[in-house]
Amino acid sequence: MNNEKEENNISSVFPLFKSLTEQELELLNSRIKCNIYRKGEIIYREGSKITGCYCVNKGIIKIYKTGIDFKPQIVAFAIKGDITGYRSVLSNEVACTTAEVLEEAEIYYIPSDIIFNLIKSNSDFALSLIQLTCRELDQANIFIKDIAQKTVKQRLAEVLLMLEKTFKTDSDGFIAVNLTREDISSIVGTATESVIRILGDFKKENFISIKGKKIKILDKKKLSLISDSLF
Amino acid sequence: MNNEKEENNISSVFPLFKSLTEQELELLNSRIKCNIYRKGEIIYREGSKITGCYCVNKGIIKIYKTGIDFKPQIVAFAIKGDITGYRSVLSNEVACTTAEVLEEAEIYYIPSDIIFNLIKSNSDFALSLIQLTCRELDQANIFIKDIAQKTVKQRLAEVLLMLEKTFKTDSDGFIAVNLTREDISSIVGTATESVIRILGDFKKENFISIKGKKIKILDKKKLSLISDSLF
DNA sequence: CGGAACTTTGACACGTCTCAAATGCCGTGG
DNA sequence: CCACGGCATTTGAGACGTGTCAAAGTTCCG
Repeated sequence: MNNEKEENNISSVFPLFKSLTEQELELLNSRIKCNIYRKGEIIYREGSKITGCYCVNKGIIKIYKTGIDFKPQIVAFAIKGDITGYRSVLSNEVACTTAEVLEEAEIYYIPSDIIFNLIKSNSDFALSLIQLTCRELDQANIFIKDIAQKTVKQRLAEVLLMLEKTFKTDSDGFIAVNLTREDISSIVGTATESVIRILGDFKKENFISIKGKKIKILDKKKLSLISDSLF
Repeated sequence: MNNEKEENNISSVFPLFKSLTEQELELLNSRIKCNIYRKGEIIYREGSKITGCYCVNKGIIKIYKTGIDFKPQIVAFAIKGDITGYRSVLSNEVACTTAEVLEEAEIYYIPSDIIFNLIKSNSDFALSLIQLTCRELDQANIFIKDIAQKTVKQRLAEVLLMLEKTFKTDSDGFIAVNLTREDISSIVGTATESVIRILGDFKKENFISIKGKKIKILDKKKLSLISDSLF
């Protein structure tokens, strides 16, 4: 189970672990558990106790907070190479978000004591972890500024660009993720109907094309201009 | 300058440094610089390079991102015991926010190499730093959810409660900070006029009282109910 | 094939923003 | 000490964006 191939895999897929020594990688591998999750499954739920963190090797996870009337607010996605749940582990608090599988996922579980030990034994690892949280914090602050100051149309344009950047495109140029209109609305922070209407506008103006849930960006420049309100 | 009293001071005012050894504290003290900033002064500006981080010993700092048409979006305050600028230092990037003095401030400056060395030499310090960023990250995510889902009235109620909790009250019960209506609007993420109107509503309903810039919360319970939209 | 979930469309109401103008407040300089 | 100018606050009117509700159409999946 802890063969050479898999060891290489962990540190190559997850940049966070690239500073680990061979011994540390060995220990990590000996304690890692791999699980497959189906679409719709909950990996951990807001308010529940977390005993380790989750490294996504395959699939797509949406991470959200539950808001008014149980309306979810998506705050992040996790895909191959991303690590989630570490925040609650490190601050020893219950999970502050829910992680739900959007596309069948293969996920490594790392018990929290391993994380703490790595922080103690390897300062480069600690630094990487700090830098990771700092990056996420900046992302969050940017999002706050946007959501507070931009119109729904601007935010939707921005979200579409973000989605393409995050999930890349398939062979036909469509963004490689299946999100419901409701999902999109709970990223943008708006009503589902508003998303639908504005997507319709974008389509009419040939900024995007739509095939069912799939969206293809045709005019990245125009969407950028809209999102930055420079048009 | 580096007398015993000041050494004790640093670690007692800033919880982040409580795990430092005597030698580390001594080194820290030998490199720290203390500055006084007047109201309106900029400590660092978004987009500029940062060479160290700032520990607030006195005064009030507002931290904001610049948005559309240069409209600022306040993302945090820093008061006695808070540390700011460390994010940009750690991620080796230009400042992603601007820090501006609201009330005359006394601020310790710590060169970035000290921070990096402490992370290397003291894993408890590294862990504290990680936990600090994690807490801030969670705060940011909560704010995203609120700003996306709540009405302006709900958000303003919440912000008033936050302000009282952060800055406490003076002897007359007024929140101990001077913010312009514009400042408040750029926390809430709305127009200045909306803030004024809704503050007027709150006053009319006796949830708050107003004397110039100063605000006193009269009915914390009602404001909580409004903010949680449970009324 | 059937039912549930998702998407789309329309009408309408309401919240919020913008613009404009009046008033109030405060520090500066005469 | 007062007058002035500039900035902050307040109020009003109107336009616009966005949310809500209801209903019909569509897709998905067992």
